[in-house]
Amino acid sequence: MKIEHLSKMIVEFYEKLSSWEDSVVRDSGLTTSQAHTIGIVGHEGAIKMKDLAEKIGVTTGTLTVGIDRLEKKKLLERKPHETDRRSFLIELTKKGDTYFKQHHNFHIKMTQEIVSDLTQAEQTAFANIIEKVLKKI
Amino acid sequence: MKIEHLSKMIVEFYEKLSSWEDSVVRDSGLTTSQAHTIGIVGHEGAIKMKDLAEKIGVTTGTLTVGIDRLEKKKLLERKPHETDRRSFLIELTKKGDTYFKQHHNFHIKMTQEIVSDLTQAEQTAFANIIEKVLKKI
DNA sequence: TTAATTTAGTTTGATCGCCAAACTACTTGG
DNA sequence: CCAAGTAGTTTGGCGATCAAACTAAATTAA
Repeated sequence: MKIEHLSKMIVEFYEKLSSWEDSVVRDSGLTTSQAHTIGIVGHEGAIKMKDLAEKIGVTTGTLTVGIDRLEKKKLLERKPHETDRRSFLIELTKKGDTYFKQHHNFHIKMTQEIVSDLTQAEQTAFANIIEKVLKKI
Repeated sequence: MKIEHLSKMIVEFYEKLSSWEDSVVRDSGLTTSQAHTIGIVGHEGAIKMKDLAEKIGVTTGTLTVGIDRLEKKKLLERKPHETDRRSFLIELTKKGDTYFKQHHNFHIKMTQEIVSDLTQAEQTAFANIIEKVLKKI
């Protein structure tokens, strides 16, 4: 197995997914950053600003303005933290949850598209290999 | 094969690559957008603004300012087009080419890391499956 | 050939994403 | 109770991006 070839495949695959995701997100009226935030909150459920910023990989300053915008769009909201008055819990609104579910559906559709030419055996092998890779990295 | 599971694997794999690439690029002192531009010019060789903008997926207006910045950093340069005086060819400088080669090396290293726990047979299967997928999408 | 149209690239004004650093309000540990 | 630490906000600055208006050059049509 030539590593160069495998590298090329992975990079091309990555770039294809990237432009796919980008165009779908843009069409939905959000930025990729906003969709990413919705995605994390959707997966995690109620989450503190601090933890969310860490998950996304931005500073809390950056997150503050990002959450401001998403709140203005009624996609999520700040809820006061029960025991720590400095803190907020970020939660999806109904609208945000709908967006999240739609985007999840898109991923399923995309996956179906991706594997549609693979045999059942290849699909299983693909999943198993990626799973193994993910454990490593 | 449950498509949900495969979708989850692909998404997680994508996100892992994404944050990996991002952190490496940031450490190098460029933005991801700049690194992407360098990558394309490195692969394509001399290329017109118009075509480059299309490849990247931005407007020519966006590209103009992006190329201004990369030119200021001495990573690439505008060369006059031989036959069309409206047009420019964008080319990497020596410094830009060095960056490009380093980044290519990073991809190789990353790939080695990714597949390091896979058997030879799995590595080959992985490459073949992605190749098949890429032909489809 | 001249005039009209199209094309390549630039400029401008606006919004968003991002960081670092200063700041406010609250919590915690001594 | 007070000093130190923590959660989140604000601000100033830069980069990415778009749409739309603009310039200069090439192409097409008359």
